[in-house]
Amino acid sequence: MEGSLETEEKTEMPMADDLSAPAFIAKSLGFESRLRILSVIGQKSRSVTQIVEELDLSQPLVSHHLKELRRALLVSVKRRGPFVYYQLADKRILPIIAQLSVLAHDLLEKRNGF
Amino acid sequence: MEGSLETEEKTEMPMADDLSAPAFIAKSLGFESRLRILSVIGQKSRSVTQIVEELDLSQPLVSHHLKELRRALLVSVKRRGPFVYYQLADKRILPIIAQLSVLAHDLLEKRNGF
DNA sequence: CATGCATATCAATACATGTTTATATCTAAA
DNA sequence: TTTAGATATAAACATGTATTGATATGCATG
Repeated sequence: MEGSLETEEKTEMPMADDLSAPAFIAKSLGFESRLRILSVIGQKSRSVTQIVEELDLSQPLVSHHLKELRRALLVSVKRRGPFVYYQLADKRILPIIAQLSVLAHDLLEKRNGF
Repeated sequence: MEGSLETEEKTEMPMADDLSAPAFIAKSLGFESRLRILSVIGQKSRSVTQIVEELDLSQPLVSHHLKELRRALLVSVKRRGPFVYYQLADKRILPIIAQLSVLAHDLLEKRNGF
């Protein structure tokens, strides 16, 4: 038995690959603020206020972005006193973002005739 | 000469500066249809109609997604007769998507207590 | 140049979601 | 239990954009 969700298809599509999950993650990465948040908490966990101060965004806005990143399972939370610390749920997101950065840089370079 | 397409473990973030470009790319990746388009043309270039038939989406919708992927510099175009063939502008996007897929799978697995 | 096919664009709609402002909830401590 | 700070949520608003349907543009062929 396959231990995943209830996706049981018997079509003959060569790529029965379900790309909805990676699409959801990519969508949650599609904002500079969120990439910066991930970059900030990538080194060590930070409280919401620390993130707010570092990124110069409003506190509700940071909370909202954190909520979305949590929905995408990219960050995890632990409470310590009155503070809520956010950290990466999986460090592998960092090299992925780094590769996106390199690729973006190269694509722009190529377009501008480097 | 230094084409390392491998998955790195430790990445000294070369990105902390401007994350708007990778965010833009991530945003353009944030739809299952587009990931499927990239997956389809990743092997060899395809015409719009071929993509339409393979994905079962309307032709204007596919054209729209292709336009967005072109805006993100992820695909390139070449005309041959009445056909317009789309291909990946850079193959490196494929392993990035693959890593996103693996990560998404693992995150879901972990959340469900595997 | 007229016809048919391939693709792109346009107008309209619907929906998702980012952002702000205000307020609520939670926690620790006095 | 009251107070103050930290964080989350709600309501309102704005914006972006995916999707559809209709139509236009481009290209080959007869």
